[in-house]
Amino acid sequence: MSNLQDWKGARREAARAAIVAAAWDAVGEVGLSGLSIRDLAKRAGITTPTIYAYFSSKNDVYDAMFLQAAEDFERHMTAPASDPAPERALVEGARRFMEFCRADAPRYQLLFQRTIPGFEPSADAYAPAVRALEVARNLLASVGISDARSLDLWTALNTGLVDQQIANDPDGERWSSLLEDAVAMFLTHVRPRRSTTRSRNR
Amino acid sequence: MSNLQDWKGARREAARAAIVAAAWDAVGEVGLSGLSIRDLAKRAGITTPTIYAYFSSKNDVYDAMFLQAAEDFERHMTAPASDPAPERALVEGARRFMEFCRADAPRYQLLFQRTIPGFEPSADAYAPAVRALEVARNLLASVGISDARSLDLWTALNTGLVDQQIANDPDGERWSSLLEDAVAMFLTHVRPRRSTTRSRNR
DNA sequence: GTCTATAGCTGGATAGAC
DNA sequence: GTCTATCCAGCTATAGAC
Repeated sequence: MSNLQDWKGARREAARAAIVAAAWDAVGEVGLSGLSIRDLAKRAGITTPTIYAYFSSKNDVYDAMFLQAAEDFERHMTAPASDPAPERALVEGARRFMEFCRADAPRYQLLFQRTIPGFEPSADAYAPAVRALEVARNLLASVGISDARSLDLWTALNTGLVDQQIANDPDGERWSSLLEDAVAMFLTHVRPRRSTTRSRNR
Repeated sequence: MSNLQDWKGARREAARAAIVAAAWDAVGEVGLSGLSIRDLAKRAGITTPTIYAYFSSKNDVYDAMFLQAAEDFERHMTAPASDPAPERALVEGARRFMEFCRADAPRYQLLFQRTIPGFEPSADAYAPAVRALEVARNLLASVGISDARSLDLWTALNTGLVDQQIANDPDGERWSSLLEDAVAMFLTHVRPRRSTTRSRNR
């Protein structure tokens, strides 16, 4: 019996995933806030009421998109670093963030800019994004930075570079090429000096 | 005759301004992309067709809002600095940018985030914003920074702080309190060392 | 210029047959 | 679960009287 329920649940999840995939197609063309249920149904090859068999509302569709985006984000950011040296891993983390955001502008808008009136992601959908921020915290800790202000400065620096890149030079490298330089600037500023006494920052 | 035309033109501009003012009221409540001509007319105390006596389309209303916002931005950023010391003026410029953006979230969204599908500001509306960027360029030049990469890093740092502040702590000071620190970080990193020979950077 | 009235459409969401 | 058919609200924009 459990098998049957699993099977039905999997079918349902597959159908939901197909609709969400069509939704990403749609927002890629008409913009994030231009998503409409009718158009979505057409793209998914079904009819309007069928959408409501899988989602309770349009915002529920947005929420499923948010969840998927947040899971992708977590996966993207938690992949093992290619270089074990902490400083290089930090640069790689910043670059990964840039690349993830640039790869899909509507996804970036949904995840990081709050721009759809009336939509707030559910706690479940939000959770993976929170876990991904933990990655940044750990990366910074590995280079000796653990205070909250420095973490905030780090996120500001990263989102600023991404924001300018996407808004003003979506197909170039004008800001992404500054990334290495920006990380160096950040590290020089916030990293505790190599202390003479071993007990510092303990 | 010219007097009559001026008078009529002024009347027309006043009527347009009143509609734009009502539009700012509206977007403050329903969100930038939630603006509707009907609601706007109601708020302005007129009827729908009258809107079209002053604006050719909904995007034309957005364009007038953009122009006004860009003019306000230019005024806000070009006001004389309270402290003539270049470093202090730079910090003040950054703080002005933060305060201007925080003061009105929909205005920030319209001016700096491109989030309304199908709307692009006209060149006329955009011009004041470009002139305001010149202020940043001049401020940086006054502390000896004139390369394009540093200017880009400066804008990224500023927008990043603002973005995080608005998105994640709209009523607090979590990122705006980092501003002074961030400027110090930036200056240490990009400012040419005080050279022993006077001819450097000449 | 401003109104009433409405065209013409598209939106989210649902009823009920199958 | 999926469909046809549809409700009803909202939208942008316009026609035409005054």
